[in-house]
Amino acid sequence: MAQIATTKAGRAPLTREAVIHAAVRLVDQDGPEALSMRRLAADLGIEAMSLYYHVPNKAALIDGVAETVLAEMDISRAARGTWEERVRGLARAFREVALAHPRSFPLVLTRQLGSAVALRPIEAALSVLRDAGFDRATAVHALRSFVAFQTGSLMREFGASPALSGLSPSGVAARKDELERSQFPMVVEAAPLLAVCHHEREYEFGVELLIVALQQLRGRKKRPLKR
Amino acid sequence: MAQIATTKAGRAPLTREAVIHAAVRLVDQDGPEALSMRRLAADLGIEAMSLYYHVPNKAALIDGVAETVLAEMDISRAARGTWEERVRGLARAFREVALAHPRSFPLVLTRQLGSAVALRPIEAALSVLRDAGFDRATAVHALRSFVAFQTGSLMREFGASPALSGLSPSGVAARKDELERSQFPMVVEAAPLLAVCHHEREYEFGVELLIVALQQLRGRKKRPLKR
DNA sequence: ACCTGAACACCGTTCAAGT
DNA sequence: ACCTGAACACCGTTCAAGT
Repeated sequence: MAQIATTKAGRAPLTREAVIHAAVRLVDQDGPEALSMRRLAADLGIEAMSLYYHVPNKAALIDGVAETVLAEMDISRAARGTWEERVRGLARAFREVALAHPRSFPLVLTRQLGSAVALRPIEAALSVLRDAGFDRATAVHALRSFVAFQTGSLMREFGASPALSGLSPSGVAARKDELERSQFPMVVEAAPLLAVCHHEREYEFGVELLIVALQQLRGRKKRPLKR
Repeated sequence: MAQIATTKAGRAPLTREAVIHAAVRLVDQDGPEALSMRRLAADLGIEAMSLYYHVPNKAALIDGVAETVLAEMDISRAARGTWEERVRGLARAFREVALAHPRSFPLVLTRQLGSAVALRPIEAALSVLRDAGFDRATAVHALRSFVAFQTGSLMREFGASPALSGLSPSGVAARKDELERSQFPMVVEAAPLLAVCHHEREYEFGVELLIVALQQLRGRKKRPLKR
């Protein structure tokens, strides 16, 4: 009878996709620092060296994880509505992938992805901005500003967190003693606000800031941003 | 004759500061991936285990590197001028530290720093925004948007580069074959622009966007950002 | 075609011990 | 007070070899 080829061990032979999906599961569960060739191989019931048959090295494996996660982004949310609504839709779609993969998402943010899966959201964003009436160059600059803002925001929220921000409650409110505080009156004044970070609200605040700025840009039509 | 105490090896005993400075030099020269306890010890002419007398573990060492680099930021550039000029001054001061330490700066961007050295630029930024007339909450939100944008921008420029952007010349212009391109007409149209990224200009473009948005916010005085 | 064993050159960290 | 040797439990990767 016709049957899928099996290995001596009695399981279907591995594919690149199966390897990468196992890696996504591993990182989603235990974080990026837990991803090692040896641990991943153990999860798959093979030896570490066998992975090199399916993947050239660890870097390529990580790129595969990042691409698999990013591929889940729901681009369709940028399809309808005013250009402002479409921009918000894209921004939220990006953050929702992050929420679905909080442990893996830092890999999306720190890898330079060149494949089609990375081009898809770029295509969507450029469509929105061009439809809004921005010229090619402005659309690209605006896109890069959005990407930078989103990258920084989601890094703060999900991973390798950026400096100068998201000071945890223990960070400012509790940990600093009074003497040190007196050196930073503004920080002391804002301490209760700095101590908590409502990530979704901060994200949406920033997105609205950028949208307001683009509305201004559009108003001034041909005139460039003042230096 | 009075003399500084020396070790059997004939050098002055190490301090935490000397260890961290050596680490900064190491990372500035060979990048963060080259920083290992064993390599750093070798640079210092001691054994790896001796480092643990001065520093509790590698994470603390890296935090020390990040803080040392960030401490170089020239806050004084936010002291004079209109609030817009002061915001630009701070943004440039931050990027200039990055330019001075291109290999080390990703560590500043990916570590959560809680010490006074991290509070100094926050204090400066809050001063500018409060002087500009923003209330406490708005100042904190605006600061977080700026930090997110700067983090993402400088990650793209100097390190672990974010997805969806900075597609290198080889990334879009050259590497994609024609067939794949036709799936992404906007990307094809903008390919020459996507292929190059003038980091300083992109950074300043984004800073101006955020400033324009804040000017709008100030104009609408008491009215909140529309959702 | 797919997988493995042995080996190489690394890691961070602990701990008891040296001076 | 400051440093070390030996050891433990890991890494990624190569390469010749197995089925």
